[in-house]
Amino acid sequence: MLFLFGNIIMNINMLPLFPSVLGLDIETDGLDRFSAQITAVGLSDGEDTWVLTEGYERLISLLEDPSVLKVIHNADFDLTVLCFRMKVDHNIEVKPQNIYDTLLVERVLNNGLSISNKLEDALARRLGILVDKSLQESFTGGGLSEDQLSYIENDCKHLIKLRDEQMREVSLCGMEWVVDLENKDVLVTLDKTLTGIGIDLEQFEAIRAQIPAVLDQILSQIKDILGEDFVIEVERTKKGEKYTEEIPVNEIKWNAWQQLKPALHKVGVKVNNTQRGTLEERQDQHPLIPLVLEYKTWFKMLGWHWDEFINPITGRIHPNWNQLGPITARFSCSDPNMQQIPRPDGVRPNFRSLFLPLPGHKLLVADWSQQEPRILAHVSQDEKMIAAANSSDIYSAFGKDVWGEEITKKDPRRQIMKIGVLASFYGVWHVNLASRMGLSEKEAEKLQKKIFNTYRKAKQWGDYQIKGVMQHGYTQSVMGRRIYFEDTSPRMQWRLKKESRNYPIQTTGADMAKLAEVKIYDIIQKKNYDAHFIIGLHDELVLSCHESQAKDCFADMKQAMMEAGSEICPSVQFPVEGVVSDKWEH
DNA sequence: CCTGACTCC
DNA sequence: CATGGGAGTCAGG
Repeated sequence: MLFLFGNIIMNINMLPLFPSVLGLDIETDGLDRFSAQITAVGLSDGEDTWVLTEGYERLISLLEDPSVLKVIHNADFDLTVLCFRMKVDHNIEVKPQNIYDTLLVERVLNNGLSISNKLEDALARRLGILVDKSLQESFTGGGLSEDQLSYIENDCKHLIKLRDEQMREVSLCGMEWVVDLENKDVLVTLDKTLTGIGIDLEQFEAIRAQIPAVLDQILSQIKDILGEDFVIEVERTKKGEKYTEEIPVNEIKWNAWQQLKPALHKVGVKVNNTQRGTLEERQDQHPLIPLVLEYKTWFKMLGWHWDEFINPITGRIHPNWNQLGPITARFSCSDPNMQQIPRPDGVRPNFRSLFLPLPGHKLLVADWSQQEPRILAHVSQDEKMIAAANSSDIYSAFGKDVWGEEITKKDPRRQIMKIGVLASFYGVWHVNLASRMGLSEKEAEKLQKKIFNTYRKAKQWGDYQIKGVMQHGYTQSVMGRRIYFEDTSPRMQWRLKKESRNYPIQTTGADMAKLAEVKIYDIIQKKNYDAHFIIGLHDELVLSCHESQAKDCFADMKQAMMEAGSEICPSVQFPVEGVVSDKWEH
């Protein structure tokens, strides 16, 4: 046996009464959380290490014990595998409690810095421990070699000390609240992952089936306009040699900018890019343009294949939620990305309505109204903007402040405020704002000045942000979550100016969403609701709840979101809107 | 494997 | 000097 760092004990019966803190790490035969099998679980109190190679259900009481802190590096992986195996192999629903994730904390501490947060690098950096990665072997075989045992020990033995070192820095940075929030939110992320999302497969296939006919119809209209003999010349390179290829009209791929650009050029429309906005501005210049826009829209839908993500065991989609994806600490999502499912627009089929709650459940959908401008009002402490944020309609109030007249909800100037105010404070150039607001460049410039004059203190706040970054090297959320800037050299100043205004707002929004999630999760446990998290969309939360409890749970959910808002930004109210429905709408 | 374009907030 | 920020996915080349 190896006694490098203490005893490795194979017999679970020798595990004493659980200490108050344990490092935990699992080894699997694969990296896909929903098909991986567990080959070993390591537990360590920092001295001795226990290794299990079977009977993992004996860990359930430990995982669920709120008095034992489980320290895990990337808890999402370990907990998802453990919980999913328990559910599938033993039909037991495990609800882990009291988790500390050293990876999340490492990310919080190094946010914005190009530092590796991998366990081996964190151990080397914080504890001076060099782990011999040559010990890493595949865990697909039967028994465990001594090298493998030593490897498992390495991965869990130092977790407690690593946490101690991390917490020292956390306390120096005043980020206890943020770290606590992230560690609590691990359980919400786990809930989202394990619950997954249902999809109406029949309906999805029905929608897909109608797309080719729509595309064919558009293509024939294009051919009618351009004529059978229309040809484009496309520059190509083959083995370093340039040559021109002729593509006839019925072989042109209209979704490819490399072909669309020369085609537009040939009919006399010159564009720098083939983006939707660019083409929309020139709709009238040639009848080809609206057809191409329609073609792009429908062709894009062919690439959406969410059905391929359905888990064969659960029949549901289990996306990958990244709790610290963006630098601003929002969630990101992949495989598939549930945060980019198109909103219904009356033109495309309603893709959101394909996604379903659990059987017998309703979807609870709620979001904060105008979250970001309200946060801006709070962080800038601009009295006028705070008053607007606390009025019944923030954009009408903006209009009244700027133009000195009552603005109704139907007044077109309300829409201008909706587009213009936040964008202006984030640093959008008036020229780029003009078309979006439906104004000339001069009008936009005048309006922007008027906005800045109306909310002087907010403007000052924006102008001051870059100075703070230059002084401290970081910006932060209201709750003290930091975003570091490594490069503050002169060539970065322009970028810094924009980021230093945007980041504090966005990252405060992320704090708010995570706080609300944790509050709602606690209520669900306390009131024993049959409810689960499904989706987090930055300022929108989606839950699945049994229909018998949906109304009550929804009321609690909205209340928790409102409270989270005013706890973080006390000078502003945060109204929440939403619906209880069979479909994902709102 | 990168870029442009498109989807979301 | 260039001219809001943050993501992921797809097709083309």
